[in-house]
This record gives sequence, structure tokens and C-alpha cells, in this order.
Amino acid sequence: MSENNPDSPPTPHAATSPSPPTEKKIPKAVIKRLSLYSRVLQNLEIMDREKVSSRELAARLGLNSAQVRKDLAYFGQFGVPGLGYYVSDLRQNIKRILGTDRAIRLALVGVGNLGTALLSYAGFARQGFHIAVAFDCDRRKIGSTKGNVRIYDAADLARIVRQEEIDIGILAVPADHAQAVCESLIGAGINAILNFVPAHLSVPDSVHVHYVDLSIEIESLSYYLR
Amino acid sequence: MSENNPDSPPTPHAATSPSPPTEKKIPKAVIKRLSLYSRVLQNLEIMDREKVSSRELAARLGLNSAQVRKDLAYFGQFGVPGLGYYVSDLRQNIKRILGTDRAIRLALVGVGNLGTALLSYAGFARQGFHIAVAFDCDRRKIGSTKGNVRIYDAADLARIVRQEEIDIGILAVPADHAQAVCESLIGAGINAILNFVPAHLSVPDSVHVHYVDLSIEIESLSYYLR
DNA sequence: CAGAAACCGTGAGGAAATTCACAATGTCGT
DNA sequence: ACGACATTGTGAATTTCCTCACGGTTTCTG
Repeated sequence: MSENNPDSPPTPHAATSPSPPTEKKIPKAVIKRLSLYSRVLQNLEIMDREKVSSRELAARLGLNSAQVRKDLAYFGQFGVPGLGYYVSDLRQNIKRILGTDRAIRLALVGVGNLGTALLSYAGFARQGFHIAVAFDCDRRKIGSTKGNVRIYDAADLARIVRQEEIDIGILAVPADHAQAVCESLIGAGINAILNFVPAHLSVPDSVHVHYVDLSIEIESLSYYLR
Repeated sequence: MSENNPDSPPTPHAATSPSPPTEKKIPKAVIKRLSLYSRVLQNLEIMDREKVSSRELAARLGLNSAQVRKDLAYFGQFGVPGLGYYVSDLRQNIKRILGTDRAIRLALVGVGNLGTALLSYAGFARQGFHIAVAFDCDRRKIGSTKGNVRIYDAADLARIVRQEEIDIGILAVPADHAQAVCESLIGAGINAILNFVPAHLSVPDSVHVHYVDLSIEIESLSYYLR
């Protein structure tokens, strides 16, 4: 389980694996920023900029330049002292590191309001992501297409997800179905999930979940209204 | 500026305010979790649970129970040793702390795909948030309503935002308009913004921006596909 | 070609956040 | 009323993340 539960005794099987001695561990925050760098570099490429310094990169993202350099240094030496980074070269390297140098195949589960918006969200295509299939359990939607994406019966999820070689599942179902659908996805071999449902998901350690929770964002902003 | 830019010399005016000596500083992450607690408590209330322990609260969110206790302890003593927390009481306290014990008024700027979805997103209403007005600069949309929300000309933003006593602005415009619209909002007195645009916003320190960036989430998930 | 300038990579230090661990405090059954 | 038990609140330890500061390398300028 990914539950961080030191309150109860450690689960026997996972307890004795102190840490995969696979080199040095890379902070999650670094990975998120790699994505940011990638997009800034994309913009710079469009502007025909050949090179960029860690300082400028940092300024464009509101970060510290040392952090930019350190982040990149986790993965190799991409810069040229006295000059900076070559925009295209760095961007390609980052895409390779992130694994976005090939098309990522997404499956959307839950074609309600939010799901529908995601099907036609231009931002995905621009970054090379592609919602390959969608699922719902509403008879009226099954079989139709929205934004060029076919909607299948959620009952066939496992089969189709395997068949279509889906990489990442997007969860946009009602809250009381979230855990069950999540388990279906995992059962179908998915180990990366983007969850729009305002509910915590219990998943094995091997599965990565990113949460996007709109109400939380509003609610926590509300705190800062003086 | 909120820019964390120690590369260039500190800006004169803001430089000499070391830290508002307003008691102890509360980590941003704590505020986000308060929101999570609030929602779990809402669910527990619906289940007619009278009390709950930090341990259960933690388990329901995949957190450590000490963290739950410490988070709450920032704001007072809400628990009863040996017993736990009273669900309704704690929830009310958290809502008061977050400022969500009154209706929060939102303005949406940019009624495209994503914006439209937000207008009819059920999750907002459920948590007591209300999109009061929307803005766009497309002639065909101005004057119409979507999901019971009237769409105004973005040119009238400042006037209407003040008139409607908007608390928080939601940004869902094309990337190249984001900074300008953001400045309009700030000019209209807004100091909390939820930004769905994949672009960094430069704002004064007094303004809080939360970023929701869907492509980043996908891209960084992609890294973890082994 | 030499000196100045720009900039990267990184060890050391610091800050922030999380977790541990336990004393203090309350409940509950008998 | 008392002892066993559950659970909070919190200082201390730990972990994670960020920033500083500087040596070293390359480019640029005259």
C-alpha cells in the first residue's frame, strides 16, 4: 500500500526493502519542474532562441537559478559554462528523460462535464498527449464519440485498456466509484493515474497517482483572502 | 514581486521587510491539508459519525497521524485526549479558519472549453463556491449565459469585479493573454487567483496564485512509467 | 593571446516539512 | 473511585528540499 502508516506495524513483505539501491533518488518536485522547463524551452524554440542561461530559465518560472542547474544536473551535464544551455538540445534531453519523446496514450474514465472538457482540451494535444479511448457506464453515451474519441462501456475497461496499450488513466467519475475504477485500471496494468475525483485513492506503492482537486485549490486560496 | 530572485539584487522596497512578525508562519501545505480534512469531515458527518481520531483521519487521506495533529495544533486545541475530535465541531472550526464559513464569490475569465466545464462543475457548488460572473472577449459569447452564469465583456472586468464583490479570479484564457488578464484582476482588487493557464504569472507578493496545470501532471506522470 | 566576463556544476549549509516518541490528559468499565 | 486504555499535543530527531557561494571552464573583447 502507498499508505504512509507508521501508526500500525509495518507490513511484513515490504518492510525489509530499505530502498532500491538504484543510484540516487530524484525528488518528485524535480520531475514536476522538468516539465516546466520543457514547456519554457518549447516557447524559446518558437522564438528561435538558440541558447538560454539557467538564470533566464529561472526568471521565466519564478525559481532560483541554482535550482534549475541542480535539477538538470541530476540527469547529466547539459550546459556549457560561460554560455548556458542549447535550447533544442536541452529540450530533447528533457523529453527523453520524462519519456515524452514518444506519444503517450491516455484513457479517460467518466465522460461527464469535466471529462468532456478534457476530451477537447487543446493543451494535451499541444504537448503530444493523446486521449485514445474513453469509458462511461451511461448507456446513452456508450458507442458514441466526443471530440473524436470513442466512448466504451466501462465494463470492457480491462480488455480495451490492454488492447490499446494505454499508459495513463484519467479518472473523472463520481466520487463513490473512484476507488473501484482505480482498481480496475490497476488490474488492467495501468500504473499511472491522474485523478480529478475529490477522493483519496488507496493504491500499491508501484502505482503513481497525481491529484487535481479544484475545490481544494479554491478553498485553500480562500484562506489567503486576508 | 513574488519572484524568488536572489540572482539579482533584492528589490529596494520589499527588501527590508524580513517577515511579518504576525505570530508563527503557517506552511502552505498545511492549508491545503486543512481543506482535505474539511472534506473528509463532511463525509463523516454524512455518515453520522460523532467523533474521529487523528489516526483515522490520517488513514483516510494517506497521511501520518502526527501530521494531522500537528496541522490542527497550529490553530488551537480541538481534540480531546483519549477520545479524538468531534466531527462537526472540528469541521466548523476548519471552515472558519479557511474562511469558507461564508459564500466565496468567484469570477471566471475565459469561457472556452475548460471555462465552460468549470461553469457547470458540480464540485464547486457542493463546497459552497459560486461562480458569480464570467468574462470573455468573444462577441458571440458576451451577453449570453452558460450554466446560469452571465458572460460579460472582458473590457468591463474591473468595474464588474468590484461591483460583484468578487473574492477569487479563475483564469482560463489563452496563454498569451494570461499575464495581462492577471494584471487586470489585480487592478480590480483581486488578490487570489486560480490559474489554469500553462504560464507563469508575475504578481506582487500580496497576491496568491495557485496553478492547475494539466499537461504538467500528465508529463510528470509519464516519467514514472518505469 | 591575455584579461574580463558569463555561466555551469556542486559541496556545504540552511530552511522547511515530516515523523518519531512520549508525557499529559482524558475516557470508560467495573 | 480507580486502573487500564486510548488519544492528544508537542519537543526532538530526521528527512527532504532549497539556496548560497565558489572553483572551474568556456566564450568574448580588444
